[in-house]
Amino acid sequence: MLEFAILGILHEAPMHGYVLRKRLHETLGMFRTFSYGSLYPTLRRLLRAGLIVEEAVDPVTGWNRRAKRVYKLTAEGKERFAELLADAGPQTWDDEGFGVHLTFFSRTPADVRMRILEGRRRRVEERREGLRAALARAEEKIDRYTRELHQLGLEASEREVRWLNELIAHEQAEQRGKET
Amino acid sequence: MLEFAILGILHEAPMHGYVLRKRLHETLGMFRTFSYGSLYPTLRRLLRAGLIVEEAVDPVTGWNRRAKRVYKLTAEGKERFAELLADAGPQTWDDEGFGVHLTFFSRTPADVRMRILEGRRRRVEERREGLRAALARAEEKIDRYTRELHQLGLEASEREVRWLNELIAHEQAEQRGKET
DNA sequence: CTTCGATGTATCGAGCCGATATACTCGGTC
DNA sequence: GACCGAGTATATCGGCTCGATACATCGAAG
Repeated sequence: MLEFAILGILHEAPMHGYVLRKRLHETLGMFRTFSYGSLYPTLRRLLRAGLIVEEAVDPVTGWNRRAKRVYKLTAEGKERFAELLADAGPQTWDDEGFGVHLTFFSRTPADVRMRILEGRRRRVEERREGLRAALARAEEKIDRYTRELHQLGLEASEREVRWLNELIAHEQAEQRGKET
Repeated sequence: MLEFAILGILHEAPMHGYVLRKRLHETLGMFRTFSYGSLYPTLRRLLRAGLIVEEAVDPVTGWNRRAKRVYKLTAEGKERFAELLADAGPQTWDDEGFGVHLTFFSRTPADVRMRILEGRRRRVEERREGLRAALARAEEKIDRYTRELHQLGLEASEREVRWLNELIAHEQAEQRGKET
């Protein structure tokens, strides 16, 4: 997840970890936030894997022990990002994963976009059915608060399914447009 | 989170880890699920802390190395649960935490309920404003898909704020009813 | 009589978080 | 010219959680 996001953002330009985190926050902040406690370890993992390199490390001035590093995408990194873009696995169907992947949707191949949207729809439909079942099953027994929350969740699921249907229809129309 | 949920469920009856996980899933499944990979380590932590005890460990039959354990709440465990119930910190405002806490709302003191609902409202309002700002800021620049998702999220936030307002009003009415 | 699904306990590696520590730089202010 | 707060920047630590995996029993269906 974080690896995918880092690789995606670094396509813009090489940057400091700090700036990267800010861009991450600006771009994905509404779906997901990442802390430094995961960012820096992940950057080192990507370095080891050769997906990014350190460029223009500022010399250590005085007795400052921490050099300022600029991270830059490598060819392997771009390749890896393309692979991740083409992946429509289950991690792209949950709330956060879907949000993050959707952020890079304009760079995602049309067929993968479709598989992600359909996977997400299946996921949300399952949740919707689960909530319907829970509401039908209980009626009397369960807590008033829980029932209210289930009701709210059910409406949200129904709306999202409608939203997804529209998006999917739109994608299909676009596909047909290109074919002719 | 898991500690809170375990303690809450174990109020029903002592049970096996396996059964506990099932009850957890039935009760909270719509907001949050927990894997065995977190359940068993957490149970051992609670054992060490004296919040639960092993009761009626089935004898190891044959060359079965794994005994069946029944976990039971202790007085300290009940106390701890009461403490957690009375906590209205930020972890009760996010999606999952709110869902879990709401599950035990009928056992939560009225003033704590109110603080949780208000905290949650503040949280959702912040998200709503963030989404509004994002939609206003961009309009042209940002990705079509992101904009659509922001729009969906904005509507969901608005609905949830309304939902919370109704719940809060209801709680207040109930309070006034009891006072007189 | 075997296989399959449910019951049941458990570990491992890895990702991620929140809190915390450490420094430098630049603008303003007293 | 000393001081301070906010922003820039890197980094670690302990702890929680997940998904995958492994092991083992038991009843029922075939």
